[in-house]
Amino acid sequence: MIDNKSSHQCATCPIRHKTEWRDLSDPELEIVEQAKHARDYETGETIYHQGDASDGVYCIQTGLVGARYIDVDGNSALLGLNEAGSTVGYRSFLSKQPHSNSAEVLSPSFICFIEGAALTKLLIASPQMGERFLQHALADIGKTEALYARSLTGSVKSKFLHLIMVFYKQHGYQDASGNLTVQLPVKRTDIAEMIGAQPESISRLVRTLQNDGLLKFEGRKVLVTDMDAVLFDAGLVF
Amino acid sequence: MIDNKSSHQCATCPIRHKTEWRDLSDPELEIVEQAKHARDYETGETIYHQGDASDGVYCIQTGLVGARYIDVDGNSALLGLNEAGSTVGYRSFLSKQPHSNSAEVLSPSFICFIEGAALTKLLIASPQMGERFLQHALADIGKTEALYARSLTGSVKSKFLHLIMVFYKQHGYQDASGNLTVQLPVKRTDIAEMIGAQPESISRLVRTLQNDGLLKFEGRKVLVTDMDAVLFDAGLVF
DNA sequence: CGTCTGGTTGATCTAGATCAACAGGAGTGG
DNA sequence: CCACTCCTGTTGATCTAGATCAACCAGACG
Repeated sequence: MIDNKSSHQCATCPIRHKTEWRDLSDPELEIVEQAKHARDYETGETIYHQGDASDGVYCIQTGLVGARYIDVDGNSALLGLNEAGSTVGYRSFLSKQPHSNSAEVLSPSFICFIEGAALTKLLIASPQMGERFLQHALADIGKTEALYARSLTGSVKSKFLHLIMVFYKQHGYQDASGNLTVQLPVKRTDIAEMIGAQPESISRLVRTLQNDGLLKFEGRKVLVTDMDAVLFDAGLVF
Repeated sequence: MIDNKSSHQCATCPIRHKTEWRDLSDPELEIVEQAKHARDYETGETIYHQGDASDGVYCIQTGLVGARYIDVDGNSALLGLNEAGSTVGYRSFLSKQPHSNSAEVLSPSFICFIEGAALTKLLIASPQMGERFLQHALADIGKTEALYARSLTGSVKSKFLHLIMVFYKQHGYQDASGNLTVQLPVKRTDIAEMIGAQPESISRLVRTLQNDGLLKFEGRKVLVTDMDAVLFDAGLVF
């Protein structure tokens, strides 16, 4: 593990205000600093594997990390994405259970590992940090539950459109000509794995959505040409 | 709300050792006692509705409670079941968000409501109780995530068999003639809603499973006639 | 009794999976 | 620079799990 902690300091970390460490005091932060191992990850690397024991948590500085679950038959599902500012692997650490899924780097990332021993110390010292983790867990249940409900009742079309709207809420913008635009953060096959479909189905769906005038696809860029119809078909409005 | 607290005391509650209040001191328990409103619920009653604000938590003494989610199109999904000893509604209370699903009584139940104000007090006084809630939340993420992954990749058959094995693990027994037996805790339509299928599909599936000699159905009673095949088709072994 | 609820069955339809081929980069290596 | 392969995505032909629509049945129950 390449440790380049010298170049990155928690105290000056630009995304610290989004993290679980946001309300630590300076001396407490120094504990994190000492227990921190930062390094670059390339696309395709796995941070930890399903079934592994946890020995700390990972704080994403930049990049994109996916949670992938593989069942006994080898079926793979992409359960969610985590971006800069998000802490991953906290659940196994706090529950002392093996990781229930793998954390896979989906785009070049810079990630800090924080040793478990330091966390244990801080959890005692800082109730606010514990509260942050609790709130993180509660939010994660909500997200997963909503996805689960949708997966039980929704069609591939509605799940796909919903996913696009999630991306849109996070990263949507208006381009030079005023079009509502999103950049899809992951490749088509990963999108398929996020909604429990085959890549071929996504391909065909993309074509019909384009023919029906809801969206326009240019590689990973998506123009929303009929927002009302998209929201309706995504099951977001009645 | 019929309050019959006199008949039930937390101090002597037989399922307290399973609950979040298990390691409260006597004076702390008295705070729960004072803030407690217990009553009987009939099948079909709703304890709280999706979208409602939370004002406390519900501790199930006896009976069965389902978490039901209904989307904007009116599609209903049954996200999970909670039995005696389980606390429901804690998530909304802790996150101060509206309930994301409804709690529906699925069989005659006796349930204690505990006022939020008391909980807030206790969370400050008893870090152990906070830890219990944290662990509860972490366990719930794990369960929901596993269900979500399965719903993305599995067939109706595998989800149905898996659900039966879950029931079997909780309540399975050997009957007089030594058959592996489970009692399904909910009706067919609810099973359908738990796996995202139509009741008709379950009906047909039941017949083929019986023909194939995996299971035998007698109303809500299920005899497991070929455990290996069931485990395999449920995706629980390779 | 009639009415309701929960469950079954049949006929048909369709969304989406599966199998198979192919095409356009992007690297890589000679 | 070309040839090669890998990777991602697309398209076509076909198949099937499961939905949908509709009728029906048995027990519970006021």
